[in-house]
Formats: sequence, C-alpha cells, structure tokens
Amino acid sequence: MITIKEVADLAGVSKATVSRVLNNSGYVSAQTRKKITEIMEAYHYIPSAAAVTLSRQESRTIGIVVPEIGNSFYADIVHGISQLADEMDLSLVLFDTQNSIKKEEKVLQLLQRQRVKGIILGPSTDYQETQEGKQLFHQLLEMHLPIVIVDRDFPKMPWDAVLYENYESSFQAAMELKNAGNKTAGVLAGNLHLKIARDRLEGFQDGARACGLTVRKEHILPGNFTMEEAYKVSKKFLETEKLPDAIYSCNNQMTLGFLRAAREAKIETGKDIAFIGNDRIEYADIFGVPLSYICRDNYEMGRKAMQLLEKRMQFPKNGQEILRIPYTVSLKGSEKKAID
Amino acid sequence: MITIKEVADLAGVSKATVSRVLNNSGYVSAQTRKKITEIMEAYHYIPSAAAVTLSRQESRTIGIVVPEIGNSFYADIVHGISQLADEMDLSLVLFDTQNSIKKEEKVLQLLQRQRVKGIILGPSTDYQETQEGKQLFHQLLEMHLPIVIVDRDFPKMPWDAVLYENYESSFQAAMELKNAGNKTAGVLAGNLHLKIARDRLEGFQDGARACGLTVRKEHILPGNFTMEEAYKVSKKFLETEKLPDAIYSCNNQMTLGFLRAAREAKIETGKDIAFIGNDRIEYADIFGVPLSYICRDNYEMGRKAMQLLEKRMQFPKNGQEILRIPYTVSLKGSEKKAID
DNA sequence: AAGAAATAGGGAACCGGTTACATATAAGAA
DNA sequence: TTCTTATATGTAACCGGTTCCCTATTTCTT
Repeated sequence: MITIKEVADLAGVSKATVSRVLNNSGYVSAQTRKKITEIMEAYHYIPSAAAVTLSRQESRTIGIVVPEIGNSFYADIVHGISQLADEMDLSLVLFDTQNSIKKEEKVLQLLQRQRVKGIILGPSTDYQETQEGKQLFHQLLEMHLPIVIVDRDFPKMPWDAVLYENYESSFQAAMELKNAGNKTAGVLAGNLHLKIARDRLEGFQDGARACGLTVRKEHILPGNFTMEEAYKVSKKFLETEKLPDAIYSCNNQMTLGFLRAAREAKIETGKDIAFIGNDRIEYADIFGVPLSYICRDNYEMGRKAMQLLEKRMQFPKNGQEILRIPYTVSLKGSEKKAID
Repeated sequence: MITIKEVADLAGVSKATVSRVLNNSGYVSAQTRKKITEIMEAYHYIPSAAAVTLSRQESRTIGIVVPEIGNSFYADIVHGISQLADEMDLSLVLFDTQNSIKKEEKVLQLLQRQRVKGIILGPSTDYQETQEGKQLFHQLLEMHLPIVIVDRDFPKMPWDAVLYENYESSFQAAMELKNAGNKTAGVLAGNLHLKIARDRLEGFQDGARACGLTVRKEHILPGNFTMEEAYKVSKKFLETEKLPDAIYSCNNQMTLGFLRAAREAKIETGKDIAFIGNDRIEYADIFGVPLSYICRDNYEMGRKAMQLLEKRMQFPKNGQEILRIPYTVSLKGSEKKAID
C-alpha cells in the first residue's frame, strides 16, 4: 500500500503539500493539485486511518455497545444509528456484550483504545443494582467521553439518554383496557430489578387506579421479560378459577409466551380474555390474530441516540439531555370484543 | 490520556521497557515489571490502538458489511460473527450499505483506510449483473485482502463464502409437497437477477420434475423477495380460476405477503391450499397457524463466516473454500391436510 | 516603486507506540 | 578465573500522516 511519502516523491513535492491536497487546506496551485490527484488515483493511494487518528489526536469512529445484536430491538436501533453515522462520515465499532457485565467492561476498554469520539451504549443491566454494575458505572464516568444511553434509566444516571415512555405507555394501556369495557385486569410484569420493568408495572397500576380498573395483587404475574418464563407463568395463571377480564403484557417476548399458553389453554384473546401488550408484535394480523399493542419506533430511537451523541460531541459542556420516545397505540379490536 | 512515554518517565525506565511489559516480550525484571504495572493501573494507562496499528502495520479489526442490519437474517449473522470475533479479540467495524451499491463502494474504501485484517461481506447484489457491480468486483479483487462472502454466489466468484443450499432445499420443498399428496404446485419466485433466486426456482422445478409434481408456467409468480410485491402478486393469483394444490414461497418476506393475501381471500393454507416456504417464519405456531418451512441457522452462518475468515487470514494462500449451510425441514402438517 | 498581502510550498517536529541493535551486568561453564 | 551466555534495559529509527513555521514568489495597494 502506497504512502503519502511515496505520492509526494512521485509528484516531486513534499508530504506537506500532498497532505494539503488531501485535506483541502492551505494553498496549493491548481497544477500541483492536479498532478498529485492523478498520482493518487493511479496508484490507488488510500490514507491510513491509524496515522490520521494518531497525528490528529482524534478519530472518526464511535462505539456502539448492545446486549444482543440478534434482538430485533437492538438491530433496529443500530440500523437507525448507522444511517445517521453514514451521513456524518463516522464509522461504527460494534460490540455485543451478550448481556454480560463482564464483557461490557472489556468492551469499554477496547473502545478507549480505539480512542472513539463517543459511545452509544445499551447497558446489559441497570448499573446501581449490583456491585459489578456500580463499578462499571464509575469506569464509565471516568472515561470522560460523550456517552448516550439507550433504553435504560436508573438513579443518578448522568448521561444523555433516549428513553421510552415506559410509565406513560403502561398507564395508557390500562386506560385502553378500561375503555374497552373491562373491569379487572392482570399484568405480566418484567424483571423488577430493572427500572423499566418497575416503571411499566407502576404505570399500569396507576393508570388502572386512575380509571377504575381493578388489578388484584394475585393477578400481577412475575415474569422476567423472556418468553419462556412468561409461558410458564401464564400457563399456571390461566388455570386459575377466576380470570380477570383483561391482561397487559409488559413486553413482546412475554406477549408471545402468553399467547402460546393461551392457545394451549384454548383461551382466545379478544374473546375469552382481553389483551394488550407493550412492544410491537409483527405480523400478528397476517396470522389472523388481531392484537392490540402499544409500541415505539425503534429505528427512530437509534436515530435520536445518534443525534444526541453528535450534539454531545460538539458541545461537551451542555447540560444532560434526555429524550423520550413517544408510544403509539395500535388497537386491533382484540379487547373490544371481550367486553361482554 | 496518559501515554507510554509518561508511564516510562514515572517508572524511571524507557518506553521500550514499558512496551515489553505491555506485550510480555523480551526481558524485564520482576521488580521493574511490577512497578510499571502499578503505575499503569494507577494512572489508567490505555495504549492507543492507532499507534499500535501504525507501528505494527497491522490492526486487530475486521470489517463487516451488510445490506441491512435491521433485517433479522443479517442481525443473526452479525451476532454469530460477533461471538467468535470476541473470542479472537478482534473488533468489528460495521457498515450497513442500505442495499446500495454506491454505499458499498464507499464503505469498502473506508475499510481500507482502517487497514482492516479482513472483511465479511454480504453484497447488496450479485456482482456481474450490472456495470457498477462489475466495477465493485474489481475493486474488491484489488484490495488483496481476506474476504468472505455471505449468502451470495455468482459466476467466477473467487472468494471464500458461506452459502445456503438454495437449490437443494428448494428441491426438497417440492418433494415434501409431493409427499403430502399434492399433484400440482405454484412458486412464488424471487428476483431472478440474483443467483440465489434462480437456484431456488430451478431447485424447486427440478425437484417437482423428479417426483412428478406439476408446475405450470403460469403458476410461477414473479416476486422480488419483498412482502409488498408478493402480496400484490399473490392477491391476483388467488383470484384465478384453478389454483394448484400447493404453493412454495422462496423466502420469508414473500411468505408473509402470501399469507396476508390468502387471509384476505379467505383461503386457508393447510386446508384450501397446501403451503411450504423457504426461511423460518417465527412464531407462526404461536398464532395458531401451522406452517411448513425449510430453513437454515443464520447464527451458525455468521459463525462459519468468521471461521472461514480466520482461516483465510492465517493462510492467505490456501485454495478457495466454500461452505454450505444445510437446510432443515420443519413440517407443521399444513400441507398434509390439504391432500384431499 | 515600494511595502503589504496573498499564494505556493518545503522542513521538521510530533502523535504513541514497536523493534532492531547496542550495551551492561550477572550467572554459568570450562 | 576467564569466557560464554542469559538477563535487563536503553537508544533511536520507524510507522504515515498533520501542522506549525519559515522562505520565496506573485499580486495588490497606495
């Protein structure tokens, strides 16, 4: 691979002049510029990013850290980030922490080596919950780097973040169920170690209280955001004597688990029990299952995160900024038929 | 950020000695090593990847290029790659070309700047089909870099690749339909500019011929691998007088399009028409739609790609290696009920 | 016509590591 | 005891760019 020195020699000029052509800086005569450009083309000269980074003391890459890229939620977010990053001529270094806080730590180290300009981080867990988490929290603080957090909130969270209206959307879910004529409801709750899970549960409970929907304690089902657990819990739940009129599932995985259990128990959502879930369930209508859900635009979440990061990189001193992605309600009538 | 020089000064040694400690190379006394290590810890020394890359003339990153990371197929592949890359201590630079050959070109440039050790590439199209594609093909050739292609094949493809048994799986699809008692079948074909689409169509046709399943020309529906187009084509098709006993859809998106059209036309798959598709349709059973399909393990595809790349990076001179991911059949009985 | 300003380009230090080579001391072999 | 070898560390060049500073022409100004 040809270097700037060689280009310079071939053109009979100094490295400095070639550099000026590369960066369109300083003064270079049209003639010289043309000659240098031609040589660069002819010899396929491509400057070394490492050398540029080193001498400029600044890179054009940002780090993306997600718990699992195979999860469509994160894949969509990365998609959104990628679109904008492309426009800003930034490269993405991607890491998948596999939901491991240990990996997350390692990965942040690697990003520091790369001297990335900033990081968009989907934490594998709420920091502040475990000892390891707190340590990581401090490590992050000491990085003194533009950081944007995606979809996680916790006490004393100091970074910019893109969050979802967990509380509000869940509050609304309760209202929707009530509006559809239901009197009592159950909740398939997430892992309550996570603030987003608590927010969704509380939002729903508060919403229910506000509109007079009864949520009995034994109808709050302890899930952990996974399909498997939700299936188990739902299975048992559906055998109970007196089911509530409706059920609210706190995320997509649990919705699927619930639906499977319901199918096996021959309980039809939208008929035998009203249903609404948080997170989009794709293609349910294609399969002929009218399903109500409340959701957000994940792709947009990614874009917003990238926008925040850009702002932060430009104005490191600005105050913390937290964006909330609004929820959208998609009623497929499933709970309305359940009124009677 | 503290540098190696500063660490050296603090420890009262030369940069070289610190470097030896960093890389566990050469001779360093236990005492000196301890002192240096302590200082590195205390001052949070983190070596600059750019400097290392520059001096070693070799990086620890590989490039991943996919047409759309939001597509679960690629997300799963990246997941697989990421797992292995982590074990090999390689960083991933990810680019999403948004199915644009122009972007792909730009992105490959960027990867060369980064001096990546190798590239795993999911081409946005078959090269050799368009003028731009051919150009890109040559650009790739001239990179003289370890490259692994994912899920694309075309004449004179010179790189290592991980491919799917497109022909074979489609052949099998025909057999399955025949076995289920069907006599005639239609195909929802993909974009025939792509070899994978041609392979799937031909595989199915050959399979049908082999087992005596009749595929009439007018029952070969021209799709382009998207849901929208498949929906349109299917909609029209389902209104025709005499439907074949069964239908084979060449990919997941088209399957969904077909299912939507079928639902609207009140035609039930597995009852009014037998159905089998290529690619996994997740959760269909949860929604109570028993669906037969033939699929592959995408995650495994990613892992295999990473394995190939590693091998290629180690032995650049080896002969071309092409891995084929086998298909799996998942029969949910949908076509069996259609026999009568 | 003379001084100021704009244009063009070179020299060399610098970014933060690695590494070949040189040197010095300590330990082991003859 | 002396020569060899292993151990420990320093020196300086190098990787491929960027950029500050300096010099030399031109081109304006007045």
